[in-house]
Amino acid sequence: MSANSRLTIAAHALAWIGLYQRQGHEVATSEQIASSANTNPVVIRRLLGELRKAGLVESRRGVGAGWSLARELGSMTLLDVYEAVEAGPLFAMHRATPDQGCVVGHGIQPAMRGIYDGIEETLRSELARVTLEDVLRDVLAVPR
Amino acid sequence: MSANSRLTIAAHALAWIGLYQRQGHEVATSEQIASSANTNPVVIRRLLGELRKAGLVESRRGVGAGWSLARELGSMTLLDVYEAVEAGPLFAMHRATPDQGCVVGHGIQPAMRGIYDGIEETLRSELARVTLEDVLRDVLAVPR
DNA sequence: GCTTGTCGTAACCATTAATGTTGCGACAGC
DNA sequence: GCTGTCGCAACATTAATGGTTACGACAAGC
Repeated sequence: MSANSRLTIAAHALAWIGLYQRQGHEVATSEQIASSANTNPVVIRRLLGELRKAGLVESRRGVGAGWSLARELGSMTLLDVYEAVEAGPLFAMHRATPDQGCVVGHGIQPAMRGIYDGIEETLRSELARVTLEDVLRDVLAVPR
Repeated sequence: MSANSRLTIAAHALAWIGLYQRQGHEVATSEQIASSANTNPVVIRRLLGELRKAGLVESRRGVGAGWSLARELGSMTLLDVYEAVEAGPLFAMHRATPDQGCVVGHGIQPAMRGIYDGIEETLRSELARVTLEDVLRDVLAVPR
């Protein structure tokens, strides 16, 4: 599967902002988060932009600008983040339409779609069981 | 998520071979399967080669060559196929190691790995619940 | 109103994975 | 030998992701 770290980086950013705010700061900058995640600030801004569209974070501009949480970490789940940053379905269908004159070619897509839908629903409910509060707790529980 | 149709195409090929054999034929050619899936025979041969390594299909060479099932469709699950054709983990970690001097950077990977492992285990058990026999039945149940 | 720091976003490049395509040797049955 | 098909290498194409640079927009503070 394509090495897709978007969910990981988004969770990292949210945990970072959450912890930083608990330490008394108002906003976190993309520069700071990028430094922690060892990537480029623009990558962080792009990701956080998608989280902002989903209502998970807010941003300020101007001097003293930066990012803050729009909700408590405990009210955000990995499913919220997943839906904000991941585009398509987990499993794709054929690129080109299969031969509709063939019984298998005709029936395979509806059949697989039904199966995949059920599996993705299970995946969603698993993601929905984990809050970002859980993530931050696990992060802080890792021994140094 | 990267549009990855390998599992779909592999299931298509297995269902096709299974049905073809039930119609009294010994082996199916990559050319026939490719025609049904609307792709290139080499793509099918590559995929079936991975399924052969996993012990799901067999191939013959020479005149009258082609592919046949190594086991009953009812004894193969989507998990068998998934493990045969999908390489890496569902969710990837950071490309570059996060800043180990930062609390979040240090703890994020162990934390996410624990969460992801649980989710992937659930995904596996869902895939294991569906046999290729189920897939073929669903395919044939689609109205024309 | 000028300066400053940060976001917002576009543009481009690099890397990687998946897929498609061609070519040709290997093999086995006739 | 001749034929049809696999096995496999090599290369091209496409798409997604991520990294980088650049620059305008914005708002706070002076």
